[in-house]
Amino acid sequence: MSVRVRFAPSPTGPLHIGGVRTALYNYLYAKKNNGTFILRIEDTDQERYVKEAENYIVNSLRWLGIEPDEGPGIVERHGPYRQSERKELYINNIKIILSSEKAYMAFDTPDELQALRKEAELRGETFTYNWKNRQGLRNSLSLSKEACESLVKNKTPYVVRFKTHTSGEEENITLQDTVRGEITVDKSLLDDKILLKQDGMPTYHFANIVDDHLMEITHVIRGEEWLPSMPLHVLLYKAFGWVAPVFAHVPLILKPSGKGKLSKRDGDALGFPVFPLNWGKATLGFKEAGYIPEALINYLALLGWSPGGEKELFTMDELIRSFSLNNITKSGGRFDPERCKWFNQQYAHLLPIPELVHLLKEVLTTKNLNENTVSLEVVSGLIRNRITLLTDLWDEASLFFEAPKSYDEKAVKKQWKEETPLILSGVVEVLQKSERTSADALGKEVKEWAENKGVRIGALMAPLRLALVGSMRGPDVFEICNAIGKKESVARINTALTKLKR
RNA sequence: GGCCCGUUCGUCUAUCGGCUAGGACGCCAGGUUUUCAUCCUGGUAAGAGGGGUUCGAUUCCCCUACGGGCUACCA
Repeated sequence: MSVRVRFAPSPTGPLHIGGVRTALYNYLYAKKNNGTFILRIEDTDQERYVKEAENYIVNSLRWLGIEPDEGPGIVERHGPYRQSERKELYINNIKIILSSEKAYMAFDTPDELQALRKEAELRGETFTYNWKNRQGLRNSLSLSKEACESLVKNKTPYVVRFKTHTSGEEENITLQDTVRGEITVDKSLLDDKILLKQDGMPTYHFANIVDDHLMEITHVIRGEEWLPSMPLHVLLYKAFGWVAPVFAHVPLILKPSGKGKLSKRDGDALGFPVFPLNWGKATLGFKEAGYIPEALINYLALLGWSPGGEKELFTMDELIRSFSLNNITKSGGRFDPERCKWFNQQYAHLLPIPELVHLLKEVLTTKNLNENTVSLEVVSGLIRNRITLLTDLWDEASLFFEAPKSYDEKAVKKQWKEETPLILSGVVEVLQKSERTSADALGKEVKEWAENKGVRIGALMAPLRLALVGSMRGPDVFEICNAIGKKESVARINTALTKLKR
């Protein structure tokens, strides 16, 4: 049987980084096994539904290179892929499970249940709707058949609940999880979960198992937050006589520091993104923050999974090749923005020059600086190893396109000496006469001149950089001279000479 | 509170009974770059605690502590 996995987010907002990783693991597992990766939209909650969320999810996955093989508007072999469009399927199956008496109708109102919960709480207990008390509540088990029928006829709202446990049955059930091994749970402690809500929509649990079955899902790879509902799901499969898929619960992504799982607030507070793409104006995405999708994927893959060995950098293909459910970590991992950035830096340094040229062109357009004679290829080559985030591009490249607007005061104080103007004037002369077209040759020429004149090279380099860049940073000075051209170099030095008179 | 899951350097992780506990991020030091960054070299730093089992436990079992998740007509 071929592997079929699914990523099933709820469109309630932007896709969280934890969701991204779950999607990634599903994708990797599918590709590794020549299987199918399915996107299913779990929109059964009308209250929390957010219209733009589905699009956001699709766009995010596309940006990251996690393309579904099946999904809404993609390939719809087992469609529809939105749960809101599958109502009929759920109703049919509700009828089946109701007639098999493994589920029942319950007429208790939310208010009534709320009151019972409060009451229990006062006694220091927890109210659980289950085998112990369902005979005393208002449902098709406790009420007579006639009473039930008349309630239904009168359009009394009801929910359908699952008969999780019945006295006399074996209490312990053991579950198999690929990540965690065997888990034993006392099912008499569980509650009779609602399968169908008053509004006629299924709950997550019910829709989930019906869809996974109908879509022939073989492996359920999902977040650890679902581990507690695994017994319910397994019991539901059993109630229908369906074969349950293999389960793998992956650990959660935790805050960089402090308690709990990673949230949007952590990103805001510490200044890093938590979502792939911008969400509205207020929420920064990894893309817009200058991250490279392959880098994010690489980082995320290794947060909660490890192929062993000492390799850190993996392409998607390499991840696919080495992926296995068996070496997913058991414990939750903290999101480490520094490490994430490091991955991005590694990928940035590997960017092909034409791609950098392209990015550079885009920035130049926004700055209205398209008209210039500087070679973008040369600039790209010079700044590539200086970039961590793509947003650093302009910080590194601007000096090639814009003359310094100001000069680093501290550096001027330290480097701009009395003899500096004389030295730089000499350099200007050398530059003007020079026929050299390589940075190396130019550098050699200037240095030779300095030596002949008895000028210390140390007294030359720093002021020259200051004059050209405005601060003590950036690529090799002669590379800069060469890239911006003779004319511009001379102009910048002369500007500095007039502005920095002392 | 109840139920479930987890616990190796500050962080992400390797180890599947033999360990001088390996790698990566970070941090520190040195080198290259007459700048800054990159890069290179080195250093720092760990199996929660207590009981077992065993010739030997980071590895297996139990208890405790701590962390996480769930406990909705949300997913």
